[in-house]
Amino acid sequence: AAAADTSNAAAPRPTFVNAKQYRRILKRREARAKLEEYYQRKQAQMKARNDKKPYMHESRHRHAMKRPRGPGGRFLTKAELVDYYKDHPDEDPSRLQDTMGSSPTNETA
Amino acid sequence: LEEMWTESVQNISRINPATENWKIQTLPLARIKKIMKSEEFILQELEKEKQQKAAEEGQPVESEKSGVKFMISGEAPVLMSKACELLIRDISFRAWRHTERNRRRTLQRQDLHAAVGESEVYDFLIDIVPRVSTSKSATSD
Amino acid sequence: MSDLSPSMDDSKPPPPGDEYEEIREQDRYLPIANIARIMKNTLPENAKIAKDSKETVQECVSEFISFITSEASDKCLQEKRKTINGDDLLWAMSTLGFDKYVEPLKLYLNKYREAVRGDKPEKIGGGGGGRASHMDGGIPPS
DNA sequence: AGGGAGGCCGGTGATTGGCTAAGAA
DNA sequence: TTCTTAGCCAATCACCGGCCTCCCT
Repeated sequence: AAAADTSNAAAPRPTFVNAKQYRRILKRREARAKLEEYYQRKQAQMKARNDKKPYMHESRHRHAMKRPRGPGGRFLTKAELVDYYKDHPDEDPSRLQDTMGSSPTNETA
Repeated sequence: LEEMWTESVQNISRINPATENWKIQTLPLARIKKIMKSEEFILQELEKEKQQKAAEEGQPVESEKSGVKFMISGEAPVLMSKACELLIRDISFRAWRHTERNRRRTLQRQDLHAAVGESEVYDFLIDIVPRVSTSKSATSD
Repeated sequence: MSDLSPSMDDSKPPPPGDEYEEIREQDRYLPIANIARIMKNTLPENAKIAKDSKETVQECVSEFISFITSEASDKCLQEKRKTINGDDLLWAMSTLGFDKYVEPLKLYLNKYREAVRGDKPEKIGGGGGGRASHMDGGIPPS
């Protein structure tokens, strides 16, 4: 007795669902359709949902691309980074700027 | 499967309200609240459209409240967060049984489809996760 | 330094004059890392999870939230209340057939309420320290 | 008087890609 | 067997939670 029809025109055979959820499922369908319409209006075209960006944030993408990686493609561990910066001192963020009268004091041991 | 649920209940039972750290391992409450509020946004858009349609047909624009804003109590996202966790655990576990049945080690989309299809509790996902094949039976709950 | 920005970022949404309500794409779903973590903790140690499985669960969770909230908000509207509380959500879940969820969550809710009650600085008699007022970014009145 | 919206702020964990073993097919 | 793909690593920064005040009931 727990069955109700939610089929739209596309379904040749009716689909039966939980009777407790039937009405709410229909309401949610309406709501989602409305939301999608809203998104299309907001994003102009949205290229029919096909322009899936591989990432969400440009800055985080650049960050990931810039980070030093080991031979296995992994991000370097802290220890590995120490060695890496020995060979690439220009990329060391800790000595990013010494334009002014930088005193070449030995850093914290 | 039942073990998973009893384990979840036991984990909740073990909580001591005084000492429990309520911020650990919870989904971001702010994000949950945003999703809940987006429901309200839909409601407003729907009603706006309804009023427009009524106005175009020359109907007397009987004034329902324009601002149908509802509010979300502070405890609601917390409760919802736990509910989501239970949902994820239940669906994942059900799906994993299908993964094992097919002798795989990677849980993939079709397993979720099968899991959702096996219980009518998840009928509400019918548009998100298309119904598995053409079959009716199997309500194993 | 000539590299500057590699490309002009056209992802700035310039409002054409129309009022823009904001619901961003990323706000529709919970963070995928959190979803994946919960799945991982549920499954056996050696289990792997396909990427689109995570994304699917992510969508399911968002639909779940909206599904429950929709039912609860209808009830509140009907009863002419403006605030959805925990009991409304539990009622909605029960109505929609999530019977297995209700009892554990009732327990959870009660524990949470107890914790909040206990955490709050009790209002003991007397007291009365004025709180310093501090406006945000605004400039204090001259 | 209670409690939620909304805004600001500071701390922080989600986001993120190259390589390769794991495993789907 | 061949070929697809998920886990692995951790630093930045968008976002979350915890405050505040204001407002409605």
